[in-house]
Amino acid sequence: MLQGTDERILREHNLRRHASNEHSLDTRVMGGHFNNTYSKSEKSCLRENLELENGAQALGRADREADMSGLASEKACIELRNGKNSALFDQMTVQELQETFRVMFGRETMVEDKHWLKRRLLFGLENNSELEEHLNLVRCRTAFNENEVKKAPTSSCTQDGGSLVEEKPKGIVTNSLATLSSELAETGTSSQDKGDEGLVIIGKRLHKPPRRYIEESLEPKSRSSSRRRCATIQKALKVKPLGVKSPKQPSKQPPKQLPRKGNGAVLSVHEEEPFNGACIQVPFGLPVEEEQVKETPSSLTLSIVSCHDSDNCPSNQSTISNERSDAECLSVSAKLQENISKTDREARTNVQKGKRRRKHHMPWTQSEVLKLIEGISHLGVGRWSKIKKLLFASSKHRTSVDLKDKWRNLVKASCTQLRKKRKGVQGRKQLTHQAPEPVLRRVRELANLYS
DNA sequence: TTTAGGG
DNA sequence: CCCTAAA
Repeated sequence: MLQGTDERILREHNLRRHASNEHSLDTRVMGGHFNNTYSKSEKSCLRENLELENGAQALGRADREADMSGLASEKACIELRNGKNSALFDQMTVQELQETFRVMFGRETMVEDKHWLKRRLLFGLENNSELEEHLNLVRCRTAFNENEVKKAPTSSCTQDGGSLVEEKPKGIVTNSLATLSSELAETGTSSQDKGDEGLVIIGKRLHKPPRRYIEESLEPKSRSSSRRRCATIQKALKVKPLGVKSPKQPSKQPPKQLPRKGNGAVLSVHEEEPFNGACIQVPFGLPVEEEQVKETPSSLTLSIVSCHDSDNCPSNQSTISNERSDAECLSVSAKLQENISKTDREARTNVQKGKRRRKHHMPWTQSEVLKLIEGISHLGVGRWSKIKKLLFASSKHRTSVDLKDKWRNLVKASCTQLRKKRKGVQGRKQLTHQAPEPVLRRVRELANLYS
């Protein structure tokens, strides 16, 4: 086998040289040398050197690999080797077997059943090549120990193993052969796709899927956001993998991609702009949600407390204490209105497709109003950004402009209320969650103060 | 970017 | 709330 391989390699080598058209003559001469004059190990060495000279080492390997993977004798070779290895395993001690197991599978095993170990190792051997070197070492040792040098040369496949041990001192040869054999075993592995052994899976996972993984993880987003807006999530799940699926590795990628796709689809759905005709009702991916996320997780039933606290606590600067009870009283209604406003927003989403919609409609809660007033009383009217930073840092949906607008509305409301009071008109008490009297009074004070 | 003011 | 001009 090795001889055949060598010759093939040499032929190939010559071809390559021919192709390069530079050293063809001199190669032929060398080729002759190879077959006649040099021992195998020397051949290997020379070959390696030659390739190094040419700077075609990598290319050569690849070629060899490709070449060998096509050989029908490959499998036979492996089987032969396995048969021999089986015998070898029989000779090995449990500890040696365990050590071999560790090398092969990358983990320790406590199993002391020789039979089991042997089976595992043989199985793994079909798929693994790294072990070859280790095995050769063991083999060598065994041979030395028991003075049975017979076994090594019997199988043609093991010759490289033998030479490996023999010529360890010569670095290049060792390397090249090791690589060669491992490459060989690798090609064998990939061609016979045994799916259920951890080793194989690990090998593939480490190498192929990631690339795919990355590519796919990037693609579906853009695609789904552009086209498949109206697809249901299930559709997205079903259709896409079929579309992108590549014939290679049929068994491995779908399980990975499915959940991936699912996520991608879901995500993209959420990230899409809601007003381009989505069939899925899309909640706003807006600041509002962030606030909701903060409030809801604890519990909805705690709405009174949580609503209030979530307004005030995040910004620890809140110094409002006097009118807190009022705030708590109103927080329930505020909560209700938040819900209403949510449906309101969704309605807008569907209705105002073309227009620029409102970012949100978050009614001001009592506590927010109080915070605003507090801030104004401290910092003065017009320092909206400052107030925002100090007291509304946690509520992303309130911009400094919002504060300003709210203040303006408050002032307006306070004036209106004052007028009505003077006129003695009490009507329309509960039109909206009108700010309570003390609040409006304070607003007036501040408005007068800073006007 | 922030503020002020109209819509 | 949105939009925009002005600073």
